[in-house]
Amino acid sequence: MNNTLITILGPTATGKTDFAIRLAQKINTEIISSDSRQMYREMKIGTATPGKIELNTVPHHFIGNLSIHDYYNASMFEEEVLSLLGEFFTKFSQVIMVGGSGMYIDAVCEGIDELPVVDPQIRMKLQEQYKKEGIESLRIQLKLLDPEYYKTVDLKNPNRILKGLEISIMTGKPYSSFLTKKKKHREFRILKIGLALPREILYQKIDRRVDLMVESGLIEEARKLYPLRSLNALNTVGYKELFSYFDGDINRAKAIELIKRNTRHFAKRQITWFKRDPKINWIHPDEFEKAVKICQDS
RNA sequence: GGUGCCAUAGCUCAGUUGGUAGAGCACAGGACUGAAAAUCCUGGUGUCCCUGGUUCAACUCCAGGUGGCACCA
Repeated sequence: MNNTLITILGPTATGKTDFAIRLAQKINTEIISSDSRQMYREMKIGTATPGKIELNTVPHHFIGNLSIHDYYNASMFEEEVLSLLGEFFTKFSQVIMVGGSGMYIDAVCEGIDELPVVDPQIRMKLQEQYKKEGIESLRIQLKLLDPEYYKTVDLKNPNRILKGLEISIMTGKPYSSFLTKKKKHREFRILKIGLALPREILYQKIDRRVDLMVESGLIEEARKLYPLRSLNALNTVGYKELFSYFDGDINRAKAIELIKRNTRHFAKRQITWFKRDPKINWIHPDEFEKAVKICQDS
């Protein structure tokens, strides 16, 4: 069993895309994207999706494979990637996965518990309840339906409480009874390479990239999606700020400034997520040869 | 040149009837098993412009200086 999934990760704007393409060419393999937003074909500019030239250089998977109208989650990603890897490992001994969506990466590498798909009706009802009656009403209900989960959940985070309630109501069993917290065994080895930059440099790169996105037509892209703004996929940095601009709440310059700031916040959250994974081999994006060596030694 | 106002955190500003100071944003740290580029939690980071004076004690009061703004010449 020498098959290896090489996972390239790190915060946004560190140059993961180019790095992965170079590496894929070097070791002659294909690329799986682990980016939860580059999957949406309508959101190319704002998510820094690789362009045609890049996609033609090395075959990519999970890029533009979804519409913003589609429902998708980390568990579905786990399943699809595993199935694809089963096929790939008959052709390649090493496959590259690249992206910055921590939970999606973990779902593939460590697995995620099986949960039933939630009926959209139940979700909508609960969201109505949250809007009308506030978070306290959700807490009371959760304490009743899943006292176990109630003890450990962040009671200030509506999304977490809503998730627990959705599953508990849907199945008639407490949400916590589905959680095993057990890591799943994989039939391949996993090698994690993290790209890291000093904070100051990272922030400069983010600012520059946002300006580039605007030059490449981000505003026009967002304008087209504006009527669909309520879709979850569009609750994304780079789009939500422009929607506020279209609403007339802020001006164009302010929107661009906010995109930069919110991208910085996003990068920080990614860094925090990755920090707790001791298996990541951190390198500077310029240290390509070091990565090659890590791959050969593995 | 004269008069007036201002000078406090990275920024915008509050405040202390004299006991070394606090908001928003920025920024930093963290949580996170299904919509995750989402959602949520925590933290003040300071030569209070400078130099003297008064005082047990000055960021606060007084004088001078420096810088900024406004008005008058």
